[in-house]
Amino acid sequence: MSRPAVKPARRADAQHNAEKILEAAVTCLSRNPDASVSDIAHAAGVGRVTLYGHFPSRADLIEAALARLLGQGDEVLERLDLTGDPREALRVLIESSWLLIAQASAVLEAAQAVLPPGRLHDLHAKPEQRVGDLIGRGQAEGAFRRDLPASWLAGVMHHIIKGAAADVADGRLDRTDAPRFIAETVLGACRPVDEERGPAGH
Amino acid sequence: MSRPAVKPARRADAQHNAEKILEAAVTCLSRNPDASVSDIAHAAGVGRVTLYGHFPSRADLIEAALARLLGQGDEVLERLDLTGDPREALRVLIESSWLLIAQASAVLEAAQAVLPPGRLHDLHAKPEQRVGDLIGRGQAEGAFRRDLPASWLAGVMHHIIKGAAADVADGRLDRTDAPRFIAETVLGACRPVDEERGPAGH
DNA sequence: GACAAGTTGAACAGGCGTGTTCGAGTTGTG
DNA sequence: CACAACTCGAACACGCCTGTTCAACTTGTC
Repeated sequence: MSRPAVKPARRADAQHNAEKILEAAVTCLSRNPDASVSDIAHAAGVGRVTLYGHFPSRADLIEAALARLLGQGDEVLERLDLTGDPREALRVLIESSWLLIAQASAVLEAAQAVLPPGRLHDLHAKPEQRVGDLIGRGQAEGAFRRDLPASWLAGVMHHIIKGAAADVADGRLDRTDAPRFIAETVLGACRPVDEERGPAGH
Repeated sequence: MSRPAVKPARRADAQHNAEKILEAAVTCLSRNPDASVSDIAHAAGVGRVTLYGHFPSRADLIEAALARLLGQGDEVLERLDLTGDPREALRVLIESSWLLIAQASAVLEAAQAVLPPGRLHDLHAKPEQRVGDLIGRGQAEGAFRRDLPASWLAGVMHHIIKGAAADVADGRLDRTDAPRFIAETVLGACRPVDEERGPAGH
């Protein structure tokens, strides 16, 4: 290999700016999925033209931000041990990545408006799968209720996380309370129901 | 009273069109909170100018649509008997008005962008109160868990309903399954936790 | 049937967001 | 130091949305 890699020799400064822009995009789009390019550039402390220098279009920027976020999420989930008690595993999962999930959901919503649906599915299929698998295992082991599909329960978790993040953003919920509330509620929703609640358990 | 009422003698035709517009606004804004006036007018089978003839501005239209929706909701809740077992009452409430709540939430989201925050609170304070009271009573009677605030549980219900509506709209959930899934999940989330799960019940 | 009420499309002005170009200035890097 | 990489603001064209006016047309109502 004469060339060790495709190295356009990007200046360190530029690299740093690109990072700042992506971070700003995540925070802005989390607050408002319709945030304009000007907003994001301003939040990143960067001129609008500079932003376009790094990302050809708003759609590309959103896709990059989403990919970065999902990458981080996958990384976090990767080093988590989800093989123990499903209840405990789900609690750990929620408490360690609820914020990431909330941000990803928000950016995903923004992406939905500008990216082809197929492209979206490809990006967040992997992390989605991980959650689905965990809940499915919990059902199989009897730790979670079986009268509702795992996909529905996974969706419920997402909706609650998203809602909690919105509550935090609007000041209706304390940020430090959020993870406990979410985990407690989701686990409650997944708990099995004892149909026969008479004195004689089978 | 010489004049029986302030009767501008609106033509029956116009009245009917105004209704069509409001209905179209609800369906359009439910699908996309950023729906344009053109979209709504077209969905109502009406010219854009006609719409402006009925509602001075987009904001007024949204406010009218929201008010109509909340009025319907309040009406439904009014004739419901919510005094019995809180669990049963909550199930009845959900199954009879989940769609209305979902639509109202969507329109409310649209309204959030164009209406002053105070005006919003006034409009949906009453129905909100009803749900909060029911959950609070359930907690007091020991039917619902007390380790989470009633306002949080009410919010969770909203988030799940909203999410379920989105799932239905996107084809991820069968419309006929929705009410059962929602009620079952919300009731599960509200169920009290038995901290001491040893063999010796109290 | 006659008249007013209502509807309609075309066309306009103003605002906002997206991408693009340009020229000048700044700063990292060899 | 010197050059290329990078940044920046101004300004432009384009498209979409809002709200308004106007002149013709249709339709309800008395």
